[in-house]
Amino acid sequence: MKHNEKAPAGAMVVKLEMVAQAAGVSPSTVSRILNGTAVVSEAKKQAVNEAIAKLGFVPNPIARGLAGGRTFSIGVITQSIDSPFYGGALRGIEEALAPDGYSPLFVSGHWDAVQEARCIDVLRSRRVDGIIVLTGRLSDKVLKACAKTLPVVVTGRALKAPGLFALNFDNFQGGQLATRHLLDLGHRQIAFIAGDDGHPDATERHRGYRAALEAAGVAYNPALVVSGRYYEESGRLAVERLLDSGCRFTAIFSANDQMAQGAALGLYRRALRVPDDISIVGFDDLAQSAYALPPLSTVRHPAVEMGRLAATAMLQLLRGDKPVVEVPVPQVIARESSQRLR
Amino acid sequence: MKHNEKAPAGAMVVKLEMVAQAAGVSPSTVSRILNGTAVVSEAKKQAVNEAIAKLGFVPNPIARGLAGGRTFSIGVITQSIDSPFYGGALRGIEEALAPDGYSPLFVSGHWDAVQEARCIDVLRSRRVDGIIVLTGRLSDKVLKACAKTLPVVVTGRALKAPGLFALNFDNFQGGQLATRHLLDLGHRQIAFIAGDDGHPDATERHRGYRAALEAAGVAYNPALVVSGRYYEESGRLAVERLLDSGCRFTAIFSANDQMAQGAALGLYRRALRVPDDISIVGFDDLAQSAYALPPLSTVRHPAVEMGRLAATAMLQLLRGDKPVVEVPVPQVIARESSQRLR
DNA sequence: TTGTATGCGTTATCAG
DNA sequence: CTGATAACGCATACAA
Repeated sequence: MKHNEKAPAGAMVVKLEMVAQAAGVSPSTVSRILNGTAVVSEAKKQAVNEAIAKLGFVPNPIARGLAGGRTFSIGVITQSIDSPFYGGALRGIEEALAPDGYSPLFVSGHWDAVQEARCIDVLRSRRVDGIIVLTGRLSDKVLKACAKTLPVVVTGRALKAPGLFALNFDNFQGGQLATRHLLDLGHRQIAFIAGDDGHPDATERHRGYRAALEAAGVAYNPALVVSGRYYEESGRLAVERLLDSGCRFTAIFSANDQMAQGAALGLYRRALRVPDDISIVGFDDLAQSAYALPPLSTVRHPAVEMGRLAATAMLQLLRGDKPVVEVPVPQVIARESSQRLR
Repeated sequence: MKHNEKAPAGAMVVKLEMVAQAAGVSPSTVSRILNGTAVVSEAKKQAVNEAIAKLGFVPNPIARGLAGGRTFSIGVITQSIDSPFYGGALRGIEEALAPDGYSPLFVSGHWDAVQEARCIDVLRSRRVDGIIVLTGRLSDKVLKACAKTLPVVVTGRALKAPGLFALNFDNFQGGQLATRHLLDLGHRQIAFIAGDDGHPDATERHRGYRAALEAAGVAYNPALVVSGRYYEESGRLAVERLLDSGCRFTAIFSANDQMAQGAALGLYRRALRVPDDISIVGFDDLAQSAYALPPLSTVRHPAVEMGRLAATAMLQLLRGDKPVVEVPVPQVIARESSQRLR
């Protein structure tokens, strides 16, 4: 059965014009009331609102988009729609956008600048009112160019440009805190599983690790640094390389929780116990990390909150305001995967 | 800075009309070629395609939606945009829709029939061409009514109606398989952490558990069945209740991986070891479950694949075809959280 | 303050 | 096979 027929008469869609007729005013007046575009007499406003309620009128965003150039939808470029970390951010965005009548349009860039650029095209063709970019690999240049046409909010980098707002989490400090936590527990030989160098946040966490080490008078040892790709498996592989290298270490700081979990499995495979033999600290504080065995010590990176803030900033940009948001600061959550060196 | 100005001249958007002019044909002809609505001479087709390529023309879905009544977007009602299980399904949907030029529009129902109904309104007002409902709490009646206006694909239930296609995973068999796996390992006292009774899939898994037990001549013991709400924490709580009840059991079958992970933590807190003291089998095979400690035995429920199938079915419905899809069968993935009873 | 007329970018319906 | 022309549902100059 095809679905190309118009809706059945019973489910007839009410249009603005019908509201106007029912209220005894012109369509433009109805439109004005809907958008608050101009002052309308209280009497007509009432009549129109009643008509809207009675007829159950819902403005057609499609027509609205064509006519007014606004679609009340915000494009969101995430990297993978099923990422445990970014998933939280998507939820935050969804929550913050809803009260204002905006809908998010999620597209996945898969950590690939080319695909991300294609995402921008898709979003642009769908006439979104703004774009939120969750980290990713797009160059600052592309982002700035994009911001010339549409308001843009981007996370995971520091950047300043007209029409663009960057929401940056302090990954450097986060890296420092995690490392210092291990240092405070008496560890001196701390390995680091780095994220992909393509990520600015990954390099920042790395910098933080190094800075904390040096501040404590511990030499930075490149042999203790291996890089992964932010997935569990790469954490497992990293640990194997570390172990095979013969370098001694008593603790691991992993640039994200997923790799930390993979690292834990790698250790388990070599009959090494966490935290008795090796302490581990992750980064992100995924929901699942509290249920890891042992529960994972980590740096809290509030994804939902970040998403909410990004959306709020976008709403402010749309209103023509300069966004003012307070980015949460990193905080270490000490659970059971890290313990004092014995 | 506001963004209401038209795009700068440089980034001028090419419209269908311009393509027509460049190719020396009428707009209708271009439209026909784009949509394959009618037969067009090969010569003009070439000219038009060249013009499209040269100008980099991209049809405007908004205008398309207004004029043709189709928006090339498919509404997807998921329960929580950051669910580890449904996330995979979203990815599958995204992947399967893309080649045909459709975009998914994700909205979250939060396991609440009222919110889900509101989602339908939002999607309808955005004029989606069809709706995919991932399980949820909507009544069959509402779904059927919805299918009268729009093609609907729903997962997690068996249902037949015109314009509607139900994609049901065999949860009953899955429950059976998991239980039989434990039975085969010699376990006889098998506890079951059930999912919320509101979920049809949860009750099916429960039925499967019971059927497998009885088929093996093991009496179904209600005292060994506790229910959770599909989240980690409820799994932990369930295990505590089980332990506190004093009932003996040597294995646990959890209705999903998330609760299994919570249960594992609960056991850990009581100094019980998995699998040495208690075996655990989950359900879903989340990506993270392969990295749990110990790696979790579970029933594979291929989320990505299910999403892909749902989207494919939707595409077929849209084409006017009767969907034919082969739903994957459950399969137990034996890892290390389950072992032979000693 | 309000109504009229026009346009947004396509598709669909007509003639030809 | 192809080209005019009229919708699609709403917002917005412009006029009143």
